[in-house]
This record gives sequence, C-alpha cells and structure tokens, in this order.
Amino acid sequence: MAKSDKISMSVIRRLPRYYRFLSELQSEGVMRISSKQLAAKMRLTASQVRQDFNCFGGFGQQGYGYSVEQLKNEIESILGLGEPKTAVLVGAGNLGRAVAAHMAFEPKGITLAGIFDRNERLIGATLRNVKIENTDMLESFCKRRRPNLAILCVPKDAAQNICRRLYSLGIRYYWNFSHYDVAADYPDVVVENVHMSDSLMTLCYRISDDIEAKRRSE
Amino acid sequence: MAKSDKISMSVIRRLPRYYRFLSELQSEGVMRISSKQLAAKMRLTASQVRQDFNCFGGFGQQGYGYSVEQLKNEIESILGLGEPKTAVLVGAGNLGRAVAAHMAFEPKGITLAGIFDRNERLIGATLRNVKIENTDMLESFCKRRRPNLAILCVPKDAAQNICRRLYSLGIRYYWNFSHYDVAADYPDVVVENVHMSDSLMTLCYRISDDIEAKRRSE
DNA sequence: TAGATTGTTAATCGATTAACAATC
DNA sequence: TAGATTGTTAATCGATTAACAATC
Repeated sequence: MAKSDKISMSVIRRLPRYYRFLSELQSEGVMRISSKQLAAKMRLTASQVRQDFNCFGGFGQQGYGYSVEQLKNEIESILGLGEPKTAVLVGAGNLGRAVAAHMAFEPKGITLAGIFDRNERLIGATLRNVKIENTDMLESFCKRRRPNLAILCVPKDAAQNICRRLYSLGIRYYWNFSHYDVAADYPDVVVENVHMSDSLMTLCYRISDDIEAKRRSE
Repeated sequence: MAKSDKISMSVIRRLPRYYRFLSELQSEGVMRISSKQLAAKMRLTASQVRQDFNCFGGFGQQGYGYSVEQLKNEIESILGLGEPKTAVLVGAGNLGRAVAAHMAFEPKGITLAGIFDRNERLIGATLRNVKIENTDMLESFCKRRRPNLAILCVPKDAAQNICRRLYSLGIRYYWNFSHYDVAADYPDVVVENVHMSDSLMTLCYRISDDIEAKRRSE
C-alpha cells in the first residue's frame, strides 16, 4: 500500500485536507475526480496533487482520474484513522471541555476514555459519557486503561508536571494545546501542537500588513 | 523599521513563536541573547534566526547579540499587536465559549466587542463582560461598532450564511474555526484557519507511522 | 483509435544552512 | 586589541511546478 520512503511533513500536513475534501465530494455523490479538478477546488496545482498521492502509490488511472471513494479510503488508511487508539484528556476548563465535546474522535479511531481536572467544581460532571475525575486518579486510570495518547488542555505550568507523570506512565503521543514545550523535555515523544494564539498573532500580522499595503497603494 | 520586501509565510509563521520565547526570556529576567542561544532553545539554526530577523532590519549588535527587550518590542510591532482591532465572535457553543474565555485578546490589541449565537438558551449569558446576543442583531451591531475582525466558531453550514452577512457588512479579516472555505467565496479577504481536526489527523498519521517504524526495527 | 489524464522525470523556485567579512 | 557575534552573500537542500511518455 505504501511506497515507504520517508514522507515530508509538507505532504503529511496536506493529507487531512485532502481527506476532508474527498469526504465532502463523496457525500455530494461525486464518483471520480481528476487531479486538475481537485487541484482547482483546493487551490493547489494538479502536479502537486499527483506528486502527493504518488508518495504512497498509484491510486489513479490514466485517462480517467481518481475514484473518490478509493482515494478517500487510501488516505484514511495512510492517516491510520482505522487503528484504534485510547486517549486521556487532562484539563477540563473551557478549552478542554470544548475539545471533549466538539471533536469527532470516533471517525479517527480514538476513544476518549478519561477526562481529568484538579478543580473540584468540575469533577463529577460528564462529557460525552465520560466523568471528569480528579487528576490524582491519573496513575490508577492509566494503569487500568493504558491510553496511548494524551490531550493536554492545562495551562503551561501544570502541563510540565502532568507531562512528567504521563511520560512515566508510558504515554508517548501528545496533542498539546498548552505552551509547554513537551518535545524539549522528552525528545522521544511525538507531539502535535495546537497554538491558537500563534494563529491569532499570524492573523494580526496579516491584518496590519494588509492595512499598510492598502495605505501605500492609495 | 521594516525592510518592506515581501516576507514569506514561512518566516511570518515563526514570528509568534519568537515572540513567545522572547516574552518568556524577558519574564525570566534575561537581558540579552545570541542567535546561537535562541536557536538552541527553539530548535532552529542560528543562521535561520539571523536571516529571519534581518528580513525586518538589523536588530542585533556584533559581538553582543540581541537585546531581549528590544527584539521582543520589534516583533510585537511587526506583528502589529499594538494596533487596535475590534472583533466579533459568532458561535457561542463549546468552542466559541472556550475561545472567548481563554484567548488573550488584549495583549494583541483586540477588543472582543460582541458575541452572537442563534441558540436561545445561550443568549443573555455573559462572557468576559460581553453579553451573548441573538445572531439577528449582527447587522445592527456591526453598523454600530464597526468590527474589522470576525471569529467564526459556528458549524460549516452556518458559516456560509454568517460569512455572507459579515462580508456585506464590510468585514475582511477572519479567524476561522469552521470547515467552511471562506477564501474560496471571497478571494479578497484575509483568512486564518484553525483546523483542529486536521492537526489531530496529522497526529494520527505520525502515531501510526511511529508504531510501524518501531515494528520494523524490532 | 483518439482523447484524457496519470505517473514520473527534469527544471525551477524558494527556503535553509554554511561561510565569512564587518564590527562591536 | 582579541573574542564574539552579527549581517549578508553564497552554497545546498528540498519542495513545487512543468513537461511528457505511458496507458487507460
């Protein structure tokens, strides 16, 4: 299924977007699509689309294009969405609750098995049929359920402590919403950061750049 | 202050991260830093650090390095964090409430002036001293407060409709958490997307790739 | 078969890294 | 002055785009 060379991060980060567009096309009943059409929809070049897919193998057919369903399934398999994973979420503040309630975990093969917070007022509440527990219970929970993935929705200072515990409990995969630099302390883990404030600052730059450009062109 | 060539997106997306590290260094009382030290801390190369800063001008001093405070202030100014902006947030579900409650808007020059939702049960509640209003009030609000930035925390289907209205009210800057492709319909706007589920799928890929690599090396 | 579109190689473009003279 | 470190140019590396033969 895979050509098994090392895939570049640029390509990997485009895969979820391909997957989204293909899911959409499929739900619209589109059966096949050419690299040219898909590229136009996603504002890429047809060359890039073909190069990207050919990192993993030839999914298309000359003169025809790609089967939407097959291509979507291939990418689903490349992303490993079918492989079951168990997640623990730490931090049930506004952000943690939003992630717990909002995110489509099941289609990615993820079971959210535990939610933890140290705030007594949150403990006992239920999100997605998961009861928020006291962070003290993290060790016993992990020994019982063996999650392989942790979602960090605690502030930076708490994250350092939580991470030390999670790491010693054997967790090596992190979805990190905090500003704590997990990979700096644990070089052997896989961390995917979501830095919302970086995104907002980037927007700030682009706004002030745009305003300046308009001012200049007047 | 600026060299005013076109700055590449790669550089722009690193600026918030520089800003975060410099803020941290400053709060730790560090007065100066060399490109080599900063690069080590951020896992970049010293070359890249210097190239990045020199897009905007020479902020350092040979034989000495960079003044943390001055450099931080320069980047703050490049990002335009000091320029006042008014934001309207649409969608006060879990995600919208998390963004409203969690995000540090003030340090970026952003005033969150209005929050809107169509869910009657949410209307009237207060977040950060802003009352959630009915989405029907969007037009009158925008005519009164003239926000220049919209934060989209509604589902994809709602986003299309909301965007049409916001666009016609003159809003050109969007922080988009939905899967609606704003830029496809309005090519003249500046959109910064936060696709949390793409990030999670990227993590899924990296997990299954890591597991596979470990299996192979056994 | 003719037309369309892929898979893949080659060319281009841009971003990162290395090197070093300038200079504090 | 000697040592350190920048700013900047040149070299390398990687990613994107273009081209085209293969083939459905």
